[in-house]
Amino acid sequence: MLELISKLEAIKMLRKLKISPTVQRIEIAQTLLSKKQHMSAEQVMGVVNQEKPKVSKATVYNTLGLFAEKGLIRQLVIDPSKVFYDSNVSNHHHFFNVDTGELVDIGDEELNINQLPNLPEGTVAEGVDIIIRVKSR
Amino acid sequence: MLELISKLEAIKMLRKLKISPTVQRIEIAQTLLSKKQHMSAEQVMGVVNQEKPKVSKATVYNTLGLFAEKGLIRQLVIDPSKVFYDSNVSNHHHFFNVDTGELVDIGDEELNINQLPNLPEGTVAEGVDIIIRVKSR
DNA sequence: CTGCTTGCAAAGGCTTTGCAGAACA
DNA sequence: TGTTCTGCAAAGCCTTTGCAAGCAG
Repeated sequence: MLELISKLEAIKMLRKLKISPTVQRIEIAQTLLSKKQHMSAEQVMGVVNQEKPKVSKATVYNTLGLFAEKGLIRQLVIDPSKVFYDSNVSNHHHFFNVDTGELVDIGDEELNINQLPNLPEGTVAEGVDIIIRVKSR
Repeated sequence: MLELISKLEAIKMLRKLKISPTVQRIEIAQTLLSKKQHMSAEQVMGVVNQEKPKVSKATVYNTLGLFAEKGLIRQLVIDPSKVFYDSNVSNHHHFFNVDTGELVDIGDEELNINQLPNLPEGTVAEGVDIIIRVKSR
């Protein structure tokens, strides 16, 4: 069984980002933020409502979108229909196994873009997404 | 007006990858491969059928998928609903301006991952996708 | 000829939205 | 009591598919 963070911890994290902590948001936060992991909206849906219906599909989508927008989680786009939400928002990148669909973190020490290329005129960096696609040997 | 590659050049490129050169595929190849560029399926659709209907939507999608699969072009996934096809298949990465939706190449000399991190056990690298999100200042 | 390709429209998967009721401050 | 959220179902968007007709080799 997964060790969840407490309700109070979840509430604290939400408040810190000025997200009002409703029952549903707390549920989702507890599920997703309990450890560093990547989950799809569908997976969140499944886990949250495992025992009994707690959060509707619309709310799961809207909440994940809200969390990502507020910077509580990070959205990872692997493929048009493979979107994951990463509870680890620190600077890191990913391996994606195209055969298994597995998503694995690349350690910050292992791959770190410390010198960005020259950005296009009149722009500032917002984020660097690196996905290394691998396949099973 | 865009300078297109000739029909014969297009056919040669298709044959090289064992893609049988039908009228529609030649149209799309001429449109997309005439220069290094990024186009969405919708854009390809628009350009190809600018004057008169030449290729159906289904065929545009299927053909782009085929080309990508054969390695004639490269699929770039920016966002769940922002897929582009890149006529430049050489090793390079991209800036994506989240404000303008603009996609710009990063020169190979500017950003080159020459040392991959240690791959997960039992996997081999398939591709490295780097997208640096920027916003207008 | 025989299989591959196309186009149309319908189906699909995932996500967002409109809106009424519920919860919150 | 006014505002914010939720849930449901419907709508939306992009893409794929089924199938009959049309081509390529």
